[in-house]
Amino acid sequence: MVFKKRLDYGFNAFSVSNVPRAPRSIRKRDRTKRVVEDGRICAFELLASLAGKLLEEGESSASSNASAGHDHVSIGKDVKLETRYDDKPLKTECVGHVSCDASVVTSDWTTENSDNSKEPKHSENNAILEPTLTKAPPACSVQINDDLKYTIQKCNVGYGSFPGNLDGCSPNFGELCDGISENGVKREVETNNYPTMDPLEVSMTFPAPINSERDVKLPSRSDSVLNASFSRHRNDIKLGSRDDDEKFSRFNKLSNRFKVSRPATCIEDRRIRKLLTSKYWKAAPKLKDFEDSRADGGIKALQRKRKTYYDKCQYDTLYKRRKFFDRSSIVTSDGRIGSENVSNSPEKVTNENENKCRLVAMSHGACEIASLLTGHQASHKSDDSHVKLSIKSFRIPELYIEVPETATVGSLKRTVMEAVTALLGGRIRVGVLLQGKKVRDDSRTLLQTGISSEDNLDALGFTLEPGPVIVPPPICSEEPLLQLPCGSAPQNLTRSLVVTPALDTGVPDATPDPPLLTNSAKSVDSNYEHVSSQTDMLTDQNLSESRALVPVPAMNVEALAVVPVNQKIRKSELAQRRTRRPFSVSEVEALVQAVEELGTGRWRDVKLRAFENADHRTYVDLKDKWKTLVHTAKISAQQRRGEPVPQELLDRVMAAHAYWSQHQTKQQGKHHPGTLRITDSQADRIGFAVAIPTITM
DNA sequence: TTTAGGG
DNA sequence: CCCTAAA
Repeated sequence: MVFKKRLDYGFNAFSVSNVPRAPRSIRKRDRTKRVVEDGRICAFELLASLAGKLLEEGESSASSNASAGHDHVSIGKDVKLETRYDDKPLKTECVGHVSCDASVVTSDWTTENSDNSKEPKHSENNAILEPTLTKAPPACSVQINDDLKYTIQKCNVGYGSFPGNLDGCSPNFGELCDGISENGVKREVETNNYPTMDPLEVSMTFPAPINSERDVKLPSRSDSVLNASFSRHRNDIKLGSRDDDEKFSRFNKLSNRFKVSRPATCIEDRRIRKLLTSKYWKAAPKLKDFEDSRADGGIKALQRKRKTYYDKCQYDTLYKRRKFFDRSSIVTSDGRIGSENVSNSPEKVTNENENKCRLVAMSHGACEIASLLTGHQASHKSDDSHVKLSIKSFRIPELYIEVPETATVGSLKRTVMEAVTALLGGRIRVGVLLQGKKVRDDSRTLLQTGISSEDNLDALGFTLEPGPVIVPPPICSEEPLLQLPCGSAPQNLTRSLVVTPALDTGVPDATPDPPLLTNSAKSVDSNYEHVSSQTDMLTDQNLSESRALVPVPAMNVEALAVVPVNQKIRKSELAQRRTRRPFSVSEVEALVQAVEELGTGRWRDVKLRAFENADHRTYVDLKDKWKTLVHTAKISAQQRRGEPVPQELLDRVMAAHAYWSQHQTKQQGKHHPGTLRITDSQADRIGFAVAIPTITM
């Protein structure tokens, strides 16, 4: 009786917030549009500035400024790329940077699916196509027409002050190679390049000897927009220390206010997520690749939304990665001329260069490249029936690079790097050479082929050659900064190298065995199951550990070596869980306070009121936290985990919960916020707290 | 975009 | 925390 009375009193005392809920309509909207416009405007501005810069630089050599950007520019102008595949020369020559870029950049390219006979089911899912080789140049032109505009934008955005280049990515390379810079500007550049990648791949044509292909349709609009906005956003971002989420958040707030990129990204993200989780997955494994690539954007969006410091980093990494694989003006010729020396290029690629590349790759988490390029070739047979191989180096396709005589060595290196990157980032397959002969029969066992023989192992070689599958740009793993260089490698490897069996028909008799790109001594014929599981493990590990800021244990080489063709690999990648951030007591206090005032149905307002500066706490988070608090308050202290929440707060939680669950949270708007104070420590044992209003206005 | 809930 | 159906 008494209690009840008091309770009632208390409840009544809860005041409904006097803060009227703002009409959602005016809360936050028009961001999306604004964003888009922003991006465009920005792009144009950049373009304009670029043009101006170009003019200025017209006469003076770009030498004075050693910035990669400049170098890049110069190279871009003169680089001629030529691609040849065996007897079929395919070649692309960029005459006009802009135009060329356009062709390359287009992300919208749509190719009609021509022959995907191998995988009928795909046809059903035409909506999402996987990027594949473009058989004919025509596609390019089409795209160009359609997307020239976009391309330009991208160029602007991406390159900022860099005058149009054939390959938008080059600039980055320089930086990458130098390896160190982490500053926002560089990152920005790198990231920006990402969009061009797909197109490039498309434009780069490897007369794929192979069969099944999928045509891809890449939605580019969103990409471009996304990209643009993103890059723009990036301008405002500075990298901070990982732990400074809060600071970071605040910092970002400024830019966030404008929500430049959020809309697009959010949408994208959502869309992607949906795709990812949708049945398409299962229906069309292939799609995954595609989706993954798309996911990049989505993830970005996602992260952006989260606005956490390192989320941004992730973005950066993502873009970087893309950049990495972005190619542009470089063409590779058939596949396999010693990589050690790029014979046709003006200069040889030196070991130094390789090392540099490796460093770069490592620093950016693109270990795969390094792996591919380095390593020994030594191999030996193990005691058991497994053949263990240690690959020291891969031969890579011939690269034909043309650079002006005035180009600097550094620019040359970058160019080469790009070429290599493009190659690696593109569709490549691994070829096996035994005693100089290419082993084409994938169905043969190592034993049958003689690879198991010690004698032959010495004569065993691997090559990288243009493969039939277009590789979606790898999504970079999160927390690049903290992550160990190789942390993301697994993902990349899997992503970039994933080849579905069906597609993996580059070799005459394709077999279930997917081509493996390995940098390790892993036995060549690993079985699928193993592969997939490994991959999954790796992926997960990567995700979780990196998130936790725990250095990803160097994946053992073996693990990395495996290139799974599995489909379930990605799930984890898509939804990168946010790092767990337990609510502190003070946060709980703030939450309780806000809920007491606002009720339990206005989480957005709660967020605004008590966590506006905590970008990592979304209203959904707050709602969830409240849910758990209520639960926590109901269970015994012994059952509670984590940082103990003061009983006083739990009492308030219970009181507020009881009050608001009894009152429609909805009837807000009239009351004043009051301060509730739980004074009764006896009551809580009984299961409810007594709330005594101390202040009622 | 928010809210409300289930997982 | 994530994911989503609803609103």
